[in-house]
Amino acid sequence: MSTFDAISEPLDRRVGAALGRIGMALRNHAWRGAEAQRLTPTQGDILAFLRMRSGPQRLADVADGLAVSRPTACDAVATLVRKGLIAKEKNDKDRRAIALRLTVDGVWEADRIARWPDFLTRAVGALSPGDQETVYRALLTMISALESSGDMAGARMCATCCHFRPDASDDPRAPHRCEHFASPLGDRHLRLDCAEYVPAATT
Amino acid sequence: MSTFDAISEPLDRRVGAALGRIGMALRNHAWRGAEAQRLTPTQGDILAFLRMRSGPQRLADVADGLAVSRPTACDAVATLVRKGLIAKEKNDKDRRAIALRLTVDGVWEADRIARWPDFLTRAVGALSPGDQETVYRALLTMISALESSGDMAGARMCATCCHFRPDASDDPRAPHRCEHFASPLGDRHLRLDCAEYVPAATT
DNA sequence: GGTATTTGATTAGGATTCCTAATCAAAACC
DNA sequence: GGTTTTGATTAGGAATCCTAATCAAATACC
Repeated sequence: MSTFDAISEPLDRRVGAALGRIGMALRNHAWRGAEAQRLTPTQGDILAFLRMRSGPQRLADVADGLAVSRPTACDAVATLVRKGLIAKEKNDKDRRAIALRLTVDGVWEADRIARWPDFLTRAVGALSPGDQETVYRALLTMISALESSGDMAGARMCATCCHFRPDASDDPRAPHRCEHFASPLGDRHLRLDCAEYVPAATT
Repeated sequence: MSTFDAISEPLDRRVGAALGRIGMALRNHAWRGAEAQRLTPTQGDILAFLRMRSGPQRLADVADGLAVSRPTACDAVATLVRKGLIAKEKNDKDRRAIALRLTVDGVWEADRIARWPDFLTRAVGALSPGDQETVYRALLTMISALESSGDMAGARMCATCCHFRPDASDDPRAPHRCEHFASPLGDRHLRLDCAEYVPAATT
């Protein structure tokens, strides 16, 4: 027992503060790179989002995925269309809706900026592999909690996917199982945003 | 060994993505609360920053602490002055500089918004105490790495404080020591932004 | 001392981000 | 058919963010 147990802020609060600090660095870094990248943070996020999803997306999907309002997404999309990185198609079953798709240039740009936040990857590299795994699992747990509390939307995680079978494998290093890939998987393989995601029935 | 070891993105990258996702939720949450709080995210950050530091701060300190440009800090500060939450005093030794200080109302507001991001604290609460400690230590390590790589500034962490003596205590639960508080402390007590911070000589 | 450079803060200018509220058209409902 | 809901956009405005230029005070230099 140390003096600090009495005078410290609660640990959960300090973890939150540390996360906030890293978020600040991320947002700022994105702005600093905006000129070099010719893409502002939100625009980059949209490209990354479309790159991750396989098929064309509606505007509402993008807005929800980035957790911004529809109008905000709308004009960032308009800018990207003007830059020729996104195409707006109108061929859904619903003629009100639009279908957003990356152009060839857009795919190229999305892949380029995916390599951009290496500064953070390097910082993560300062952790031991074991810590990385613990942190990863913890972050997924937190994201899951944020999703159930309604503070985050659009994650396509194993935890809520119909293909996922927790603890269905004998391999101690990969105790779960994904039916889609027909393979065992471990905590370190759990996905945050899987292209093959299909939501499980929410009984 | 699972199929996923071959097809997964590297773990460090995915940790980065997960952190980005949480940062996104944080920024967004701050905007959502802006109307109710009467404070935009940057304004709230400035109040929190001034609350944390003991004495009056210059504009450049604020800008660096928030990792934004001087002009950005300048007009957010101007807005806060207009709202009566900050006072601009001019009594430094340097008459070019300003001394920013919270007003009584500002202190009250700062304390109020400090309780605001409870949604994140709750998500952290979904982790076991042991995981919280591991995550906390890992985040501090990452922030330290970001600081040495020049991607973040202004942290006042134990690691670089002249009062800090790593592994100088016999208590296994609190193996380090802080000379300022004359007390042993453990990893879970390490501070991200300590009011008593004094940078160690950087020999 | 007197000029020249540096430094702290601000202003100027402009693009982007972000919100809510109001619109408009297509779809769905009754 | 008529009403309501829904997807996207427009309108309007405040805040965030940048770089470049400006101004005044402090410092450096001769």
